[in-house]
Parts: sequence; structure tokens; C-alpha cells
Amino acid sequence: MAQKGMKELDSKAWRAFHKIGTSLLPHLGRQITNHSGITGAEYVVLVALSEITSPSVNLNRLASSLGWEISRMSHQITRMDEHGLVKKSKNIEDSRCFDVSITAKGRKIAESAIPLQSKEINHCFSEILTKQQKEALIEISDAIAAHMRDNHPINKKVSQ
Amino acid sequence: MAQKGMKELDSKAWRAFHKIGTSLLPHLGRQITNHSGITGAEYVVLVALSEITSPSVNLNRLASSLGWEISRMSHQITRMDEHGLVKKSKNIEDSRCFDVSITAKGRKIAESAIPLQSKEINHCFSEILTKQQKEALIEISDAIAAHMRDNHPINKKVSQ
DNA sequence: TAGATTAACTTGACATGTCAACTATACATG
DNA sequence: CATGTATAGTTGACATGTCAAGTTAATCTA
Repeated sequence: MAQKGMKELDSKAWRAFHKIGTSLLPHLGRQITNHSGITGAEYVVLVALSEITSPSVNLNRLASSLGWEISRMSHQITRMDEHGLVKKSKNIEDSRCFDVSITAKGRKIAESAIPLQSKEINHCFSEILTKQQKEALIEISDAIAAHMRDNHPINKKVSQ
Repeated sequence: MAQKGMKELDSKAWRAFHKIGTSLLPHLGRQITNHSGITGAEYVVLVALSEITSPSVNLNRLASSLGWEISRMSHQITRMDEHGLVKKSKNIEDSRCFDVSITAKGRKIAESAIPLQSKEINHCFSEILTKQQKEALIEISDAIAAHMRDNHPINKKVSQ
């Protein structure tokens, strides 16, 4: 949304990026709620939990795998626990830690939501772009992600 | 975040897009708060108001120029009015409408925030990408924006 | 011109995110 | 072992967003 002090191309590119970032992403979140009754944030967490191989993860690691602040994850897991989508239990070895796992209910919802969501992403994204555009996007993302990681990390790195 | 049922390239491209959308945009919002004491949402509204030529706009038009729902804009303007950043007054000709204008305080803040924000966008975006990448991004955005406009509009179009 | 529609917002409830301050536990070290 | 420090997470306050259900004023339309 800023443009003074920017070159024409930069300004146009930024506005372009800003526009898709603030229209497509929210739209996909709303779709999840419509077709599966969970919110976009709940979906992201359930997908992350259903993808890990171990039966549970601690909050910290889960947060950093999604690039979320720990406080944000704490609030989110508290709500999802109340809603029966995940289960939280104290870690035996280190009682400062919590183990988070997906419940049967959460897994069932995730499994039905994921293909519906993929379909919507296909409609709004994959089918719209050419192979070259997708490749360009991957390069662009890598460049920006590297900058963010090196200069503006959300959390201190979690080892391993 | 979805990948089952998607081809490898599509999945990678989507994850790439998702990642920059959920890291760069929030980061820039936090920067605004740090350097100018206003939130990202307030910044966007102030920039929009400072760019229009007429002294005021109605809520509806302001909302649709930013691609926001009217209710969202109503809440936001209420808060910004309380904070003295904008002023809201009933339209004389159609008393269902409200005219929103930027206050001197709002304009002052916007004017100091815009160059700082441009600088940050330069660091995190413009300086990172090549000319070709920016051009690709503009094309990508246009394609997606056209799809969204035709298939998933937020509001009914405002005439003119 | 009275009753039906439509338009432009408002409001309330609830889910999100961010920041700063706080609690509890583990670890390090003199 | 006592005490300081770092870790892991919690909590509260407040700003955001979304959805559904109002409210009020303009406009049709019979």
C-alpha cells in the first residue's frame, strides 16, 4: 500500500503481491469454514498435526514449524482442546512441556477437509497459473523467505 | 497447506505462496506499529484516505476500494474515529450514508509513516527480487485477481 | 401515497493475533 | 546445596475479522 519513494515497477509489484495476499488467503479460510465447519487456523494446525509421524509434539516445536509465536499457539491449542480437536497433556520427562496430539474427531475432520481444500486451491490458484509462473513463484518465495529467516525471525530457532 | 491430490509443482508453488503471504505481510504490519504507533489496518485506511482527491468518501466506497466487507470497515472506522485518526459525519443528501475524512492528526501520522514503510518494503521485497520476478508477480496477481473478482467477490460492485 | 423492497450501516458474539507481564520448572555453577 | 538464569508456556488486554441479525432511511410500485 505504500508507493511514495518507490519506483513504478516496485510499486506495481508490491500492490500486486499485497492484493493477492489479502484476497486469496482470506477467501480460502472462509471456504474451509463453509465446507468443513472449522476455521482456517484450526485447519492449519490439524494438517500440521496429522502430518507428523510421532504421536505428539510439544507446543514450541509445533509453533515454530508453522512460523507462529508461541503465545499464539498456546491460545489456539487451548481453544482447540476445548472444542475437542486436539488433546494437550503434560510431558512426563519435562513438566514445563506439553504434548499436543490430534484427536479422532480432529483427524476425521482434517481428512475430509483436506481434499475439499485442495480442490479449492486448484480452482483459485493451480489452474490459473502456468508452469512458468509457478516456478517463478517458488523462486520468489525462496528469496523472500531467506531474507525473513535471516533478518526477521519470529522465534529463536528450535534446534534439530 | 494442502497437498494431497495436488501435483508436486502445484503443491510446492502453493506452499511458497502461502509462506510469503503469512510471513511478509504480518511482518510489515508489525513494522508499522513499531515505527509509527499505528496498526497495519489503520495504516491501510489512512493511506487510502490520504490518496483520494475528494475531501471525504462514504463507508461503502472506501470498503470496496480496499476489498473489505462493509461491516469490517464500519468497525474499523468506529475505532479510528475514537482514536482521532478519522472523522465520520452523516451525509446531508442521503442520511443513510456516512462521510469519512482523515483528520489532521491522521494525515500527519500517515505522512511520516509512508516513507518508513516504503523503506521496509524495499528491504524485504523490492531489493530482493529481480525485474523479471516483479513482472512475473504482476502477471500472476492479475490472473488471480481476475478470477477472484469474477468468481468470489466480497461485495456487490459499487457503480462508478 | 401506503406498503414492500432495497441500501447503508450498526451491533454483538465469537475466533484470531500481538505484546507484555507472569508462573513454574529445569539447569548451571559457585 | 543455594541461587541465579534460561525455558516453556499462560494470561490478560486490546486490535482484528467474520457472520448474522438488526435499524433506519430512501425508493419502488401498485
